[in-house]
Formats: sequence, structure tokens, C-alpha cells
Amino acid sequence: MRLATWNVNSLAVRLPQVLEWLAAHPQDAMVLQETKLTDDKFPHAEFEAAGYDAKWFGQRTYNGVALLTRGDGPADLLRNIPGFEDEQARVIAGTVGGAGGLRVIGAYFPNGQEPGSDKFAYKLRWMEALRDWVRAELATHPNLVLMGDFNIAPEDRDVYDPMLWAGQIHCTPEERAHFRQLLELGLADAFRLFEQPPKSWSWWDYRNLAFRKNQGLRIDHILVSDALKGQVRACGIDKLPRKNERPSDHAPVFVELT
DNA sequence: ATGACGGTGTGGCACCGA
Repeated sequence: MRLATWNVNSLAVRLPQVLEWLAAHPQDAMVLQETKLTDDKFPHAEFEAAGYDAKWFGQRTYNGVALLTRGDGPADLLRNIPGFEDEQARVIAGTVGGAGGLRVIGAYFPNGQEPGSDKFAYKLRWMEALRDWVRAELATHPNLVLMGDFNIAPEDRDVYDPMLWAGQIHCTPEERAHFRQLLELGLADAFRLFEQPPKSWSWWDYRNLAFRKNQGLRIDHILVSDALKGQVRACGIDKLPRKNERPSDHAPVFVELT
């Protein structure tokens, strides 16, 4: 089973690249973030033509998420965190493979802008709500994957210049504590289950030739539940799409389960 | 290093992302 996540930074711009990537790397489930499309504009026909069922949840200008799956489409679909009032479209979840199947949660964590800001406070509240909800999901779905753009670099080795980024957004102690709390629910960072090349990032700033200089952060993640941990065969980041002519600033992250 | 890039929506720029 193959699963992937990609922050596409506008699906209107990146649809051809997503279809191209899926053609080269077929997935059983893929989640997208930052589609930036209202629901009436979602290109579901293009995904259906490529063999994918699509579920989507978007809004104007910002945010927006989608869940692409092979087959009949996911069960028990959820949009955003139950009980958490949110005007922003950031979460989509569904179960693939029928009853007792795999619970797939795609999430676009808030950026947070700057520690101490209103947006940072929203990020913290949002992460608390997510954690509490994922805990409940795990209780009913032991086979669970939480993946997406976390906007958190969990450790210094996930940052090209940890001194420069110390205490900055994505790297604050509060954000990292929240990431650890997710792991403590019984989830594992699939990327770190394997030997990985040093300086592995999933995002590079558009500015300052950051990609060419490999100055980036690893902020896109795939967390697998303890029940699935033994089934993880591979996890990696595909940098190639970042070399496209009009790339997203993020690269897709993928995992293979037996 | 955060002005630098890129997307959106608006309108001749501002806002936001990370």
C-alpha cells in the first residue's frame, strides 16, 4: 500500500504536476494541502479520469485539502476537526479498505506566522483540538495514518540552519512539544524509521535560491500508528517535483506499507 | 538574511505563506 502527501500551493496551478506525479507513482491514497480552491472549482473529473476517487474541502484563496483514493472511495468521511469551530479548511479524513480498514487523516496545520501572534495562538489551539480528536480516532481505528503539512520541524536535524531558526516559527518549543504529544498518542514518524540522507527537507523557500543551496526544512510528515509500524517498508521525500518549471515550494512525502 | 519568491484577489498593490 502506498500513501503520499503533498502541499501543492494552489491546485489550479499544480494540477498537471500532481497528475504527472501520480502517473509515475500510483498511490492508494494521497492527501493534498493548499488547494486554494472553492469546492465548486475542484477538478474531480481530472482525478477520476486518472483512476482516483476524490474528496475535497476548500475555500477561497487559502488552505483547502483533498483526499484521493483508488477504488470506491473512502468511508466515514470527515471535514475538519469535530467540535472545533474553524473557518479554515484544513483537515479531511476517510477510511479506505472497508470496515477495519485504514483511517487516513490529511491535515494542513496552521502556519502560525510568528510566536506570540494571534495566528500562533490559533495554531496552538488547533493543534490541541487535533491531538484530542486523533486520540479518539486511534481508539476506534488502530490502523491510522496522520499525514500532511505539519508546519513543524520536529528536531534541529530537520532544519538547514538550526541556530538561525532557533525559536522561530516551525521550531518553537511549543510546536515541537505538540509534535511529541502526537507521537505519544501512539504514532511514529515514518521518515525516521529508516536511515535517511542528512539534510533531508520537504520545503524550500522560493527566495534566495534556497532549493539550489538545499536550504530547507522538513515540515511535511507521515505519522503511522503503532499497529502499522511493523508494516512500514519505506518512507521518503521526492525532491524531483521541486525541480519543475513552476514548482510548489513543498515536495511530496511518501510511505509504503506491506 | 525574511526586501529578495510565488499565489490570490484586487487593483496598479496588499496579504499571506514558511
